[in-house]
Amino acid sequence: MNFTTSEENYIKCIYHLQQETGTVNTNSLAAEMHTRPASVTDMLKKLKAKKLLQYERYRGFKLNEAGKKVALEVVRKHRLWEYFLVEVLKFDWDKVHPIAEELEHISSDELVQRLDKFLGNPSFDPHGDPIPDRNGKIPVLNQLNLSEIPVKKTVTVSSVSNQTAQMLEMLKHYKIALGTQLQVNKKFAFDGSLEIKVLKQSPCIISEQVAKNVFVHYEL
Amino acid sequence: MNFTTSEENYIKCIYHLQQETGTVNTNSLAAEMHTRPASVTDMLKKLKAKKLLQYERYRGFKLNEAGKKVALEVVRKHRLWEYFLVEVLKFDWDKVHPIAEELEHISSDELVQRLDKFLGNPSFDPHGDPIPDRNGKIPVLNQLNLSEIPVKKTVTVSSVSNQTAQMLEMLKHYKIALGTQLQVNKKFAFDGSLEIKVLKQSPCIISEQVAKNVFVHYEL
DNA sequence: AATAAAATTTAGACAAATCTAAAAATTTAA
DNA sequence: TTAAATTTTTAGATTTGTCTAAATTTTATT
Repeated sequence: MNFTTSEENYIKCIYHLQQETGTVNTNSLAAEMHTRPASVTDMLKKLKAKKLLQYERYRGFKLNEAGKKVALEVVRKHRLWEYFLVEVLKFDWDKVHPIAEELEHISSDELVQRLDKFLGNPSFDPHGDPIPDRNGKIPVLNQLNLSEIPVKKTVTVSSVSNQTAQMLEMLKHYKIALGTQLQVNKKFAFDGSLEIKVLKQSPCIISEQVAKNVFVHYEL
Repeated sequence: MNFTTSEENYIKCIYHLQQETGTVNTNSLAAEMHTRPASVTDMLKKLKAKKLLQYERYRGFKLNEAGKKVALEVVRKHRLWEYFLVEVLKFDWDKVHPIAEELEHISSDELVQRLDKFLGNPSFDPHGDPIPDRNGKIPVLNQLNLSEIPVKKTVTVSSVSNQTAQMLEMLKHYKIALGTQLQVNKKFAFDGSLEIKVLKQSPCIISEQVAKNVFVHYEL
């Protein structure tokens, strides 16, 4: 089945809302889509006709399995393109969202497969969000503090708890950003400092104080 | 100014037609666009309102300078994406057109600039068609027979006159395809054979008979 | 339980892009 | 140069996605 750009955008939006709330209502979807409740009702009828929704008049609604499958394909494309834009074309990670919003609607399945392969089948996008695989399986994010991970395990930076300018300056110096892949080479018991190896960089030492503020994840 | 996908498709199509015939008429544009003459008239009104056309009722029409600029931007995007699909994602060159038809409408200028840079500012797409630069300048195609080009000049294969299965098998063996870049290392006067160096391949020898059927181009 | 408030849907309209059928302008050709 | 053929345009409809305003249903409150 084929879907319009508008349908795909609604489906994706419903998907994200129902992840948080289980069931979605017309007003919140309208707010999220920057449109009017009446427009939402119109689109819901179309999506119900295409059998993508559990939906009853005046009650809430959510995607059924078919709808979730479509949503995951769009999310997959969005995040793969974001990865491409940042890792290949060297965009700043905070500039890529609107472009990926357009690219995610390109329809070729083979394009997605080849892009995925070219990028090395990445599991997380530059914002740290998981990229569903071609079957719609979402890699589980196992978030840990950098000071706790085993040595030699390749992990991806997913969040930073201390977002002061001083901390960000430090992370920039170490070339650590959201999505950066790194390993811990050694842990020094004396002061809790770590020798880490950032992908494509030389190893360096960071203090326990820094490590405590960096959270990372890896696939199970 | 912004343009819809539909407007861009009409503009591109008018551009290609007027390259051949100087001026374009409603019926031929309708045929080329797989649509009806009445639909063409409707769109022409819009394009005239946006001051992209020289157009008078019942007379022919053509793009003015502003219209040509838009056309060249779309052509540039189309051909850069085709290059990307073939050279980076390893699509067969005969499969990329419909995908590039979608990608060419992605609007970000920065995306095009970065893509162009990433690809190494290519001058010709995988079909041998010239890629306009960011100012709309089209590289001049200087087509010559492979047997006639100076040694050590990097050239791009643009056409093959003998398209028999035997010839294509041979070219495939040598890893020569449309768009392949190569140099002639030596010319042997004895039998007219050539030692050529295909980009990323080891040098090899081809007969004068093969060379006579391969046409190449390079920028002036 | 009755009423007020909030959420949702219906009804009717509009813009973009398309279509068919018919009218108008232009070109061709007898 | 007038009639026929061709080309182009207009008129009016259709589809998709959107909107506003009003009506309806559900939920909350007194």
